[in-house]
Amino acid sequence: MPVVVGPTAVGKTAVVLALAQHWPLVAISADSRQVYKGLDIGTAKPTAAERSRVPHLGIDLVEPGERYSAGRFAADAAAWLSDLDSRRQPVVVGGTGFYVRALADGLFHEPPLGIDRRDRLRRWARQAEGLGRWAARLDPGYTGGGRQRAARAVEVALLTGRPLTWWQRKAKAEGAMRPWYVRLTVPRAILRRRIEERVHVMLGAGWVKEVQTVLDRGVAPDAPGLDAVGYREVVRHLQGELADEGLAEAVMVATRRYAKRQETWFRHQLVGHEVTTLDATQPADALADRIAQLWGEQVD
RNA sequence: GGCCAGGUAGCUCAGUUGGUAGAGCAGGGGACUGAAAAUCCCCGUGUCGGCGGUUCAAUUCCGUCCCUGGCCA
Repeated sequence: MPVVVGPTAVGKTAVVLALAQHWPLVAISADSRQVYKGLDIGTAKPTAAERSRVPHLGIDLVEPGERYSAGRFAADAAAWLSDLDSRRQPVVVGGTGFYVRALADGLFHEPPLGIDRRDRLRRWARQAEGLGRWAARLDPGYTGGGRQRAARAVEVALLTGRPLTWWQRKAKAEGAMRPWYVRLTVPRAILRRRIEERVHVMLGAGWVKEVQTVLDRGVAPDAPGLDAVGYREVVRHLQGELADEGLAEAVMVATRRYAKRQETWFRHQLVGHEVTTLDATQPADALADRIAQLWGEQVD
C-alpha cells in the first residue's frame, strides 16, 4: 500500500488529489493534529471540496481538549483498513512519522496497565529527579530522550514487568502491513519559501479567529490539540504575549523546525522498507503520474 | 562639506590593557514504539569594512579611503 510521506508544505495533499485521477482513492491521514475537530486552518486539513474528491479518514476524530495517541491511531486505522470500500484504493498520507509507523508496523500490544497506578506514576514522573537514570536502569535498551520518553519507559517497565525495548523486539515479528513509502522531498530553501507562503495564507484565512473560537468554546490554552506548531504561537498572541508583527515570523520558525525534524525521521526511520524518494519541486500531476507508473509495477 | 557614533558569524551585539574572537537569535545534524506538530541530544574560522604604517606580532594602536546612522551647515 502506498504511504505518501514528507515534511509539512511539500505538497502531499496535492499529490494525493492528483493521484485520484488514476484510481478511485480513499486517503488515510496519518497526522497527529488533523485528528482534532475545529483545528482546520493551521493544520492544513484538506478542504470539504478536496474531501469530496477523495474521502479522508483520520480527520476530526476528537475534541482539541481530548488526548489522542499513536496507539489509538493504530487501533483506529486497523479498523478502517478492515472495513474499506473495496472499490477504492487506500493510500496513507501523513507527516507524523510515528503515526505512520504505528499504522504500518504496528506498536507492541500493551497489556492493561491499571489506570490508577499509571496516573500516580505519571504524576510522580512529572517532577521526579533522575528520571533518565531510572529509565536506563529499568530498561537497558533505553537510549535517552527527555522526560516524556523516560517517563514512558519507566511506566511500561514497572506496570508490565518488562522493559519497553523487550516489547518492541517481540512486536517486530508481527509486522502489520507491507508499506511502500513514497517520500516527497524538496531543497530546504524551496521548502522555506513554501512554508512562508503557507503561513501567510493561513493567517489571511482567519487562523487567529479560528483559535479564538476554539478558546471561546472553553478549550484550555494548553489543550493537547493546541500544543502544536503555530497554534502555540497564535495562542500566545491572543494572550498578549506575542505582538502582531512577530506572529508570522514566530510561526514560520516553529514550522521550519518541525519540517526539519520530519525530514530527519523520514531520512532514517524508514529503513528496512521499500522507499521511493521523489523530487517534489515537480508539479503534483507529474508526481502522481510517476507514482501511478511505479505502483503498476508493484507486485503487491 | 564639517563634527560625532558605528562597521566583528546569516541577524543583533560583546570582546581582545596588541598574541588572529564569543553570546543570543537564526541555521544545520541526530535520536525516536500509546503526549510525536510531542520530548530530547549535538554543532560556532568568521578576509573582526578596504589599503597602507608602527610592531617579532594588528581585529586591537596610527594614517587614509569607503559605507551606515545622527547632529550641524
